[in-house]
Amino acid sequence: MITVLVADDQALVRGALSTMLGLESDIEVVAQVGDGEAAVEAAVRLSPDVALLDVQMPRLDGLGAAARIHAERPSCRVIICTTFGRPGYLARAMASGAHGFIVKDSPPEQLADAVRRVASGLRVVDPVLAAESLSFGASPLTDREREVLKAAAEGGTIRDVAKSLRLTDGTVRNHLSSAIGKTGARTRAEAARLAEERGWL
Amino acid sequence: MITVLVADDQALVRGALSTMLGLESDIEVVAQVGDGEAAVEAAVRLSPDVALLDVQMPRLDGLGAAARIHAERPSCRVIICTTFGRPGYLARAMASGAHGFIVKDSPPEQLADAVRRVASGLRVVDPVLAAESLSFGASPLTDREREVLKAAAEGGTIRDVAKSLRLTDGTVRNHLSSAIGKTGARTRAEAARLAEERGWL
DNA sequence: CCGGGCCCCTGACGGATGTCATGCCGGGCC
DNA sequence: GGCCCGGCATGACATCCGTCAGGGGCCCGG
Repeated sequence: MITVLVADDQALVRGALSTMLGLESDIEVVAQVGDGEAAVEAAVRLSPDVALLDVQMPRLDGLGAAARIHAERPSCRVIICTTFGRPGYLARAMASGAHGFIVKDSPPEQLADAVRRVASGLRVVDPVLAAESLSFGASPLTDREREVLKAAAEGGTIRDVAKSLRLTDGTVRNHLSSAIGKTGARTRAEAARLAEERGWL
Repeated sequence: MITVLVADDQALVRGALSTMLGLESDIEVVAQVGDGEAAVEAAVRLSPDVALLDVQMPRLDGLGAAARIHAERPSCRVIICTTFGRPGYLARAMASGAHGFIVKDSPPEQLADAVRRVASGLRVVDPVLAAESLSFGASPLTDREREVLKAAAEGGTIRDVAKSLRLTDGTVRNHLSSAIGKTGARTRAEAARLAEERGWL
């Protein structure tokens, strides 16, 4: 019997996935949680065979939770399951010690299958995404550029960003200019959108 | 026996919701589709009692599909089920003839319940969302302003927007300025974000 | 028919933004 | 130590943007 922890912030989806997995004769869902902190806590306490984590969750996201679970309960294998196939997510998930990565677009049968494969030690990765990930490569953005771009994505003015990061007006403009160049965009809004799509934020 | 059509673009979620609904003794899922056009076609052909539609779908979104189903198969009651509780969505859904509106955050039991209530002629609306919807009110944006703002949300320059809508530079700036004023924002990026959050796009 | 709302355009102004050149500092690396 | 890279900053310059004050055209309701 494979024990599974399901973490997703949307109660309806969380329940539906759990129900579906529970119907499999060799799988048992031992916990359902709605955020990353709770996922880590439950993984440590219950030590399930597999943790199925959504990326978008309150308090601590799936990527961060994967890293902490990997560190505190290495026996628990992690599958990241997300809505968006951002290439950058895949890279970060793997770097966090995840064993599987699937998108919510996949056929339903694939989920139980992925759980079984991962439980047996194999790695499961969406092939389309893997290719995209390689084609885009790692983020060319520097740490500071990422921070600045993230802050600018809110839509505020340069001065707002500068104030929130304790930087000078001009410095923010420099970082943004650099980020715009690296993403191939022409405005900071477009740069933010592109970086987001590629999972660079 | 209540017959249900499930439409959601994410195969995994679609399958999971269908499985969960199918476990109810008085509910039968008669079709699963992945986009709005297919939903309309299936609703007309199979004439289910209830259609459960996600908002975000390719080709035709859930709101548009609701309107067409309501027009072509008035006997089929529609529930809009969405990830985001945008106040504007609720208003548009109701205007499209939907009978129910729930967010994917709701507890799982509520789904089957909503299906039964709607099938029996009642209306089901998330109370939190209803309040928000009333507090924000209808979109103050004019048709053109909405178009311009939507185009500007891509992140391009003013000239890009002007070109794509066959307008003058200055006209676009005027519309944007007006939209910025009405949303209470300070840049077009922020205006786009706020309008999006409120379901005004 | 006249007012008012929306759409489209023009022109101008001040401030915001993107780019570039340049400099200083600190950390890793040969 | 010398070197390169990244972060931070300054200053200057050419645009771009947001705002305002107009004006003309259209359609609808009073």
